[in-house]
Amino acid sequence: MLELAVLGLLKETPMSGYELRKQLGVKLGAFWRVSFGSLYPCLKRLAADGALEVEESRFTSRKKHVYRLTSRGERLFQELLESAEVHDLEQDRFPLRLAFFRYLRPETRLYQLERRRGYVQERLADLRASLRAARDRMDAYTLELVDHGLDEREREIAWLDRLIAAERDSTLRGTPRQAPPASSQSMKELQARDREDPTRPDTKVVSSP
Amino acid sequence: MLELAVLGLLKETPMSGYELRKQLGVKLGAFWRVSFGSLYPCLKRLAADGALEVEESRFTSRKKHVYRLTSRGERLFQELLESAEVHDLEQDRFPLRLAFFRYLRPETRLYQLERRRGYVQERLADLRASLRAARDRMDAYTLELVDHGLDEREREIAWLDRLIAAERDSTLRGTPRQAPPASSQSMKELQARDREDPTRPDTKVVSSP
DNA sequence: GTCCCGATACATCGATTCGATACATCGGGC
DNA sequence: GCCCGATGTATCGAATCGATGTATCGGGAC
Repeated sequence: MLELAVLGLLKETPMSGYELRKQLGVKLGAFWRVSFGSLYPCLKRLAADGALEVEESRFTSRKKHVYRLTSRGERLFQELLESAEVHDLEQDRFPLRLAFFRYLRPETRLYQLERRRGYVQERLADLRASLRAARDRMDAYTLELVDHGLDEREREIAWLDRLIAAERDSTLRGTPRQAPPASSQSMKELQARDREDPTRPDTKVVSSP
Repeated sequence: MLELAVLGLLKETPMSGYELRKQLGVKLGAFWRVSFGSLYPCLKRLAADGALEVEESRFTSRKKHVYRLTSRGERLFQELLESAEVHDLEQDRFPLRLAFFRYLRPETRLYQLERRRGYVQERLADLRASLRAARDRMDAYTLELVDHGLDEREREIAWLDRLIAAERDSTLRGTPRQAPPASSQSMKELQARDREDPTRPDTKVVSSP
């Protein structure tokens, strides 16, 4: 969903297609690459739908189309962000959603994190199944691949679990119906985390300084 | 590169499009998904190029196109497998290549592993750069995302390093010019690995029950 | 000064892939 | 006997990819 990325970035700052791509590279360069071949048609589409306004900038001498989000675009952005179809959870799409997570209501965040967790779990199950079915018929490289994939997915689930726990915690704080004013560690955990290996659920926790 | 996958699977066993997709799901289901919308055109393409032969099977009562690799297809497969363009190293394409790694010459394997390592290292550098540039302007979720990505990539590099080391070792064995008959641990390491967490270079190993 | 390079900027092209869907037939269970 | 789910082939429009073309601007080389 390129549209989501475009709307999300333009929501923060109006800019040109070229600049948009650069910013996208900065924000998600390690997860996502966009080509002009998709970006420009997408901008046109969104502009035609009334989600974006174009302004021919002459501040610089060079011609330049500065795109700005309309209120319609704002609504569209929220809709897209809210939706959690199967495809939106796939490997390269989820990082994009996470990058705009702060615009979602906490309970929606929680829901999407759990959906993603379910998805990763399914892929994990795929791997386990293929191991069970054909471990001995696999060559060394395939085995390494599966093995590494297993590890990667287990780690992602552990990571998601941390996010979910923190989210749940702060959701409680956010809606203090009968919330005990107990642990206020939640969002701080998300904000000022220390760069240490997270405690993996199925791993013995050894020390905590 | 769907073609590579198709050729690689058909090299081992001739089959129909439907079955092909299933096998692909078994082998790489957790990394790759193919739709019939891409598979059937691809099969036609390859058949038109003379890389595949079609046989209308009537062994089963149901109509069925069984595709078989020709020698031309064999050559095409090797060519595709040998190439290591930038795109072939990207996130979802590399697992596919690894699945057919055994068909490559050891030195080509080594070369491709190193290219992949370089690629991942670049993505890692992207992440580190964006951290340096904007760590304080990032919201908690983006930070988590980057952080997790950092960890994931570091682990992949460690994993690749293990594969490279094993490969190098067995390459030496494979071409015993003046090879000292020392450590013969190489391919055994790849074949009969124990399911344990590999020692990560920059992480202290704490316990092993 | 001017010449060339690299960054900025917009655009399009063909090929490929995606995702959905349609439409058959077969085997087996109930 | 009838329906369900697996097996099979096929196509459609839309989205995306990757390459490429074109032009302008700023700035350093000489």
